Amino acid sequence: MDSETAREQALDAAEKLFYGRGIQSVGMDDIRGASGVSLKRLYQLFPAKEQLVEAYLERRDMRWRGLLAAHVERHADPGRRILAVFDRLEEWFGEEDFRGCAWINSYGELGARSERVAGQVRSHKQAFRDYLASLVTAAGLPDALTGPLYLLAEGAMVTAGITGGTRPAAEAREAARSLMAAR
Amino acid sequence: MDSETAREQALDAAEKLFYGRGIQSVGMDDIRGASGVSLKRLYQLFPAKEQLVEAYLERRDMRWRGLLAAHVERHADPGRRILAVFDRLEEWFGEEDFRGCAWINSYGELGARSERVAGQVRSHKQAFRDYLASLVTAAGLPDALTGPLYLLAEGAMVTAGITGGTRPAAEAREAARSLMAAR
DNA sequence: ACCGTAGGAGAACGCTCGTTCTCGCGTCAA
DNA sequence: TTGACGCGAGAACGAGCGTTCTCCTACGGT
Repeated sequence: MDSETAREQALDAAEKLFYGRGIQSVGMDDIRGASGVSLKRLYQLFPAKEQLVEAYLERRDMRWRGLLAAHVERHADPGRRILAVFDRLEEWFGEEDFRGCAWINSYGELGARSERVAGQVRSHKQAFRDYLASLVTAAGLPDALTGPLYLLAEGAMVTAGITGGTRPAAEAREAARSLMAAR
Repeated sequence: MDSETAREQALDAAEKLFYGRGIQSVGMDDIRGASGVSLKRLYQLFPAKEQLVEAYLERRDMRWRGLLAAHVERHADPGRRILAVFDRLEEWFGEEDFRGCAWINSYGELGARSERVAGQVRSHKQAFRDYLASLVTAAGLPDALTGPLYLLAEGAMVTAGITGGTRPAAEAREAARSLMAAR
């Protein structure tokens, strides 16, 4: 097995376990068992657990934002594109293994102790907010709408994580529609 | 020192440390050091760490909801009372040691492993949502407004926790005002 | 004064887990 | 063929921590 595939398999296992059970309750040995990558190899690829955690969050950030953008780009109408963000949340919340927002959860777990993880969470959220802002601008809506839309999305993520179900996404989308109409 | 004060001091220390540094990174010995309550006493009062955690969340839930209600009750106008919820959030976010919502953080840390903690978080959030619903009803506004207002509040909490600052509360309040006016 | 008990300080125990080490095997260059 | 090397399996090491135990002191009732 070459290094590249070992790295991918390690990250696949790490993502599944870290996201599903939390970071601190998953040991390096669990990753080894789930990935088939030996401990020696794991430590060659990621010199410490913290670096595996960072790589997990970074790769997931790329994919998450990519999937969001892909969903939005199916629509041409600028106003519809904003609502498509909430459609994407709804789809995400409905996934079999959905367990809340990985970054919000990681922040609760490690934000107080790992400045690097905290920084990654802030970057991810800032990027999401910036993306929303670009959609608002493209729709010719006032900048001031970005904050409320962002808060609705975050509220939906945290609520769906805690209570389960896709309803928070639908509620957020209707509220977003209402706010957009009010201007 | 009698049992009642020992219990209060233990809970005071637990709250300060659990909230400030996360639950898993605080050991029972840290609680002993910060509270002056011996390990023997601690284990008489709380047979296991998990029970101390539960007591911490429960006592904080009582106080948090009490402070919110006190803030809301300063106002007579039913519509103003809804906005006062966001005023309270703003005040909270501005506190020196604010580090996000204790329940959201705890859920990220322990929600996947402790069903009891997860249940306490769900209860707390449900109680908050119910309270908002009662304010919406009292103001003669449609029930459908409760969900969006709740999501705005949750989004503000999670965002203030991650990025710091009181701005999310102000943004949420303005969005709430706009949603209330749209009906 | 004397004993029984409660409580404090802190050592001790057992387990988990991040990280490293040992050993043995297969591979490939010379 | 041989020897150096890479790698996997898993033992080993060391730290942290939840929980319990030991020992000693103080005090209250007789």
